Amino acid sequence: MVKRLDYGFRGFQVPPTARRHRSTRRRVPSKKSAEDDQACAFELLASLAGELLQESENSASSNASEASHHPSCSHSIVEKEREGEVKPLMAKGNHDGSCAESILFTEMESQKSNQKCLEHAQNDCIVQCVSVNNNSNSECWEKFEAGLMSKNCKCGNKFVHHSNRLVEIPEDVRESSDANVKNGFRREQVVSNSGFKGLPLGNKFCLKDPLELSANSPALINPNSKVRSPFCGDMFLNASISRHGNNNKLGFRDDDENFLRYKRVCTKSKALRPPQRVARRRIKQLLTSKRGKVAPKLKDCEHSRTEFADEGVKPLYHKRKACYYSFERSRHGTLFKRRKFFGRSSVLTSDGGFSCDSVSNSPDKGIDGDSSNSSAKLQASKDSHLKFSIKSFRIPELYIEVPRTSTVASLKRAVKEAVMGMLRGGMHVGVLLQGKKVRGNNRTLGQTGISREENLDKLGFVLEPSSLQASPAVCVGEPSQCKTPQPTRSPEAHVLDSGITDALPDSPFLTNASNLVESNHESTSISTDTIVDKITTDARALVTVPTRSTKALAVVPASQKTRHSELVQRRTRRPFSVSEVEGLVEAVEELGTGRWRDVKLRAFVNANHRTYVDLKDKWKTLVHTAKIAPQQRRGEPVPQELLDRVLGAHAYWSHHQAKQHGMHHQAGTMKETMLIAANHI
DNA sequence: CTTAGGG
DNA sequence: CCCTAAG
Repeated sequence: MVKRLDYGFRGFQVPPTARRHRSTRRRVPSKKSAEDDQACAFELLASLAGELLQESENSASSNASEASHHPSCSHSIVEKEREGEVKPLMAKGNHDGSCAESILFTEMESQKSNQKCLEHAQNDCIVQCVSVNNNSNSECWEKFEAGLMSKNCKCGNKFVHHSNRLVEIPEDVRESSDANVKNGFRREQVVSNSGFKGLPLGNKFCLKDPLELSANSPALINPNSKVRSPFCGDMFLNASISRHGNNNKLGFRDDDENFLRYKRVCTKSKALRPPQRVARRRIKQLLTSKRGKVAPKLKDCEHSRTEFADEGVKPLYHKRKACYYSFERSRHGTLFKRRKFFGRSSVLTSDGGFSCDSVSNSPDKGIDGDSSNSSAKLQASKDSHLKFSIKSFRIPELYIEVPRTSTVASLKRAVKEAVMGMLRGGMHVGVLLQGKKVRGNNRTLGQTGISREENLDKLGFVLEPSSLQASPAVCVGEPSQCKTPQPTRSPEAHVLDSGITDALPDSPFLTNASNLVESNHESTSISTDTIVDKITTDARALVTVPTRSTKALAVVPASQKTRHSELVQRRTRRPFSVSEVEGLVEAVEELGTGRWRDVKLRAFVNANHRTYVDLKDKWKTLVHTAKIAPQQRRGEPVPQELLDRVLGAHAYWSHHQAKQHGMHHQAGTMKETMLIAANHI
């Protein structure tokens, strides 16, 4: 059920915002000049990323010399700018709140304040953030624009932009060798819809599987990040995800200060172009349309998410009266489907809702006895990161009712269904500190006290069903005992299904807590740390299911007799009885094989569990059955006589499709024809 | 929603 | 039975 989530928001088509004129952009009033610098640095970096993409494209077509001279790069960049195709994003004025920016911004916070220049190194995708004396940002920028930077920049921190990752490269790692590839990069044309894997930016570098990278890196979860939510997601997000250390590094780095190495790739494959374009566009979009405040808050991200989520959302589809809904495959590749359950177990939450007090996170070491629902352990590392180890969540209380005669399997299923149903309903994650709920999603962990040493062991997370109506009721026993479920969905469910839910600003999943979890999730991939690994495992499950399922959750009031929860299980199999077959055959003989709805109406009006699709399918199998040797048939044997009729009707209607229209009500037509045919024989 | 087909 | 593209 829980599949890996791919945060590949293909719908990220954020309309780019018009950039301010550079002159305007330049004077971005900022409270802190330092921040300004950072912002600038960030933007430079970002813009470079875009430039690089563009540049690489150019290089591809023009055998630009890749060697020792940077000029080519700078030049191209400059040119681009001139053409207006690509403009430096640098002075993009106020950061009005884009996730991307915020992320980077944050990332850059501790960066050396003097990163003044960004260098586009040769033809590899490396951007160097150089610390140059006392140049001001503007100066640097100007240099940059003038294409003069490259040479002046002493190597500082390099940022390799690959796909959606920005990797920091240590100063001492200037050039790469193939040998370095194994250390984290590999050339690849990325892709995957997964945000994690990287957007199809097609740049030249690609971080290896995050897991590989994390081999030596204790993944640190940075709870401070407000922009970690995958929903904000895109390249920058990923970059931040991989952040380690002091919260001011952009990219991956292992603990030992052994930065990831990179491989320089000069070859520009044409094949990479399209992705590059995409990448560029995304970069631009992110940078231009997602401006946020300097210190964007979660909300911003949420909104951003909204924008993103819009696209690609397909209208829901109601299946016939019946009983199940199908959900489109999510962009994440995870398919969630719901069906009406005709099962036999009944699951209800105690009060029609779910208790909210029950989640627990188990700390990798014990928990404090204080918070009953806290088994989360938080530990502060030397740096500013906080690690959250959430081993498990206790699900809210559920009531499951099954007949004594139920099998163990059915009980298991009932439990599973209850749980799944609950999850599908969507979950809110609450953060508890000493048993008390932490309010204020936009507050930092520091502000809430969560990061305080003395509170590290008093932290807990709770899962709260997002909907009171979410309690699923599973009816165990004969379907007839259960009211026929109504295929109706609440508006909410609909929204959820559409996938827009994720984007809802108020979505419970967008709480800080949620993000924390997400963070864990993301961190997972870059960590091999056992603890973290576990965390992630749990976190992932929690995040994944709820997130996706949010959409899937049909809000089903347990107390309402008319509704049943939809389960993920397939409908229970209900072999057609001979009499049903007979009725079907008869109806088909009369109506033909293209009017299943009519067939149902005629012969299965009261059989709510038989949809016209079922009838159609049954007919299909009947035809098949009739054609095969009796020994090969399985299940309850169907009288040969019926099978013969099936064959006859099948043959007849196969040749009279054209006539079906006008013969609908001419009962006997087929029979007569068959009779005639029979007589001939 | 229905059909028609493939899975 | 499920899932879906088409209509």
